[in-house]
Amino acid sequence: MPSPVALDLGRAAQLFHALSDETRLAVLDMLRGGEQCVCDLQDALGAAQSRLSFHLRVLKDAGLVTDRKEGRWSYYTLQADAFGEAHDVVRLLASAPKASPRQLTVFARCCG
Amino acid sequence: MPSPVALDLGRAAQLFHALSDETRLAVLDMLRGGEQCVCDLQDALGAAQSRLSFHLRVLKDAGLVTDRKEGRWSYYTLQADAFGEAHDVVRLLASAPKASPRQLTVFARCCG
DNA sequence: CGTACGTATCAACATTTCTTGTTTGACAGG
DNA sequence: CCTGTCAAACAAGAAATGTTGATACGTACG
Repeated sequence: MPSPVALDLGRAAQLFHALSDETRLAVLDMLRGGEQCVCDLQDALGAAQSRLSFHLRVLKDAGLVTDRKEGRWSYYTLQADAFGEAHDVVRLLASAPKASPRQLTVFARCCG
Repeated sequence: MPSPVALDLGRAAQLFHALSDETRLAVLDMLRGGEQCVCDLQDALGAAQSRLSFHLRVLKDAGLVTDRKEGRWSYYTLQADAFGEAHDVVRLLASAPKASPRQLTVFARCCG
């Protein structure tokens, strides 16, 4: 049984937050093609340097990418593990009920 | 080939944004147990009515839940389709490169 | 060395998102 | 009817997030 039984809300929120911005998603999409340096991303996305840097940091903090320095360039790469986590969370939420909570809602009074 | 080839950034951002908040994740987690009325969620999560209502709307706008009225109660349910979408996006991003973009980065000059 | 480049970081501002309290509308029961 | 309850919507403020321009730091190259 690979996927976690319980949900780490904080971690999940961090992951999804990192994924919740169009610029960042565009970056990730570009990185699918393999490692890229910041300047290429900058060109391709038409984003100001400082803006891109900001978003790259969010992605890195969430563990969705890693960076590597070479000379004066930084290269960023997708980090598959984090996508695995995100994947698991989505599947967990979508999946079968946990401990049956109240199946009796149909005729029961709703509250209190 | 089931999953989409291209990425709708706007839609993906909306989905992940809805998933990026602990309160909303907690709500979704509760709904795994089946349909729940707002008042039960309120009790269980200790969230003020108006706050919960706000988050439920975000989830609904993103298509992650649907609601149903019965008498004066509202019941919310998970909407599996949206989780499928989220799942696909994650898998797409994590998956094999799209059209090979520049495999030649290793010895090529980085930019320009 | 000194200068130019690539990138991260900072500070200030703009924008968005979240919270709290209040109001409103619909329905149910006395 | 009148009153109470459930829940959405609104309004105002608080907090977080994103943007922009400036600065700083390391590295390459003349």
